[in-house]
Amino acid sequence: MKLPKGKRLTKQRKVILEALKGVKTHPTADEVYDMVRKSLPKISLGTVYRNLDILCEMGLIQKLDIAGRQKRFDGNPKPHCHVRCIECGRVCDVDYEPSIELKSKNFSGFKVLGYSFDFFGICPECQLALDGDSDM
Amino acid sequence: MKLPKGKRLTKQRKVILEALKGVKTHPTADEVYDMVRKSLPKISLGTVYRNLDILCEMGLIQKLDIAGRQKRFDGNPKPHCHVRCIECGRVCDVDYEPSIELKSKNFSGFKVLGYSFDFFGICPECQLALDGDSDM
DNA sequence: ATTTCTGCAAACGATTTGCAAGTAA
DNA sequence: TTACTTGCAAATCGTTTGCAGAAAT
Repeated sequence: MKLPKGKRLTKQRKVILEALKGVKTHPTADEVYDMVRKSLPKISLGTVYRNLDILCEMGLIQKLDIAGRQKRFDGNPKPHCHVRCIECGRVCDVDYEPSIELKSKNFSGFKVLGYSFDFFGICPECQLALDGDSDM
Repeated sequence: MKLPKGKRLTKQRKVILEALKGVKTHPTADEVYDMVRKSLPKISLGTVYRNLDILCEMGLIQKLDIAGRQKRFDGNPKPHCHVRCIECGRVCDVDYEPSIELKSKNFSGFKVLGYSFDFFGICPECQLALDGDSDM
């Protein structure tokens, strides 16, 4: 792994990156904290936040700009679409590639750098839970 | 204006709605607070937050699920695309209608209810400011 | 009259930060 | 050996909430 100048490869940083790469979910910072505490019980939540930001700057992971109070992190830094459960907040990858035709659109003078296209709905688990509720 | 049962039309609620309808920007709660304090100097920020949520429930406005620390509010409740400036956070409407073909896509078992499609980039003002910086 | 609503202030949850001690390079 | 990092705790930021008085129905 090549590091930017002045950045060090600490045990904490390595464990956080491996935890995120080893999972297909899109955990929040405190979920990452719980994951890495198994191997680094003394790590602090502040360190997790700091390293998640640094790994984003390094382009190894991404912070998702998706609804919900807590930010979520994705071990895959390549832009792609997600679905978010409006009940539990769970985020999953989606096999969908939007076809964007930007010609002759009014962008109010903005220099457009990219886009985010995300779906929302109810995840399988919450569908079951909601169905169960309506039976009672 | 028809109100849901148990909801009252207070002066504060009316002024907040008119402020948001009368503007093409997408202000944050505290920007709305500043706007309405001109006519209601004693209004509290808590009241602004409460009424913005209620106006959302009533379907008269919408809360934008767009990046940035603060939520933004839109006097137009109809779903539509936005551009967001990554420098200053400003949000503008975009004349763009995505063509979504959802057939045979993998949504991980989610019941999909909708989507949000937003662009990001640099607004005209921040382009000028950044150009100015690079000249110095 | 009865409920909803308001202003105020305190509480809250997520994230950031200052600092002294620890550690990678 | 020196600059970056850590753990800890306090601070900050945006938003929510409890409550007693005020206002809409």
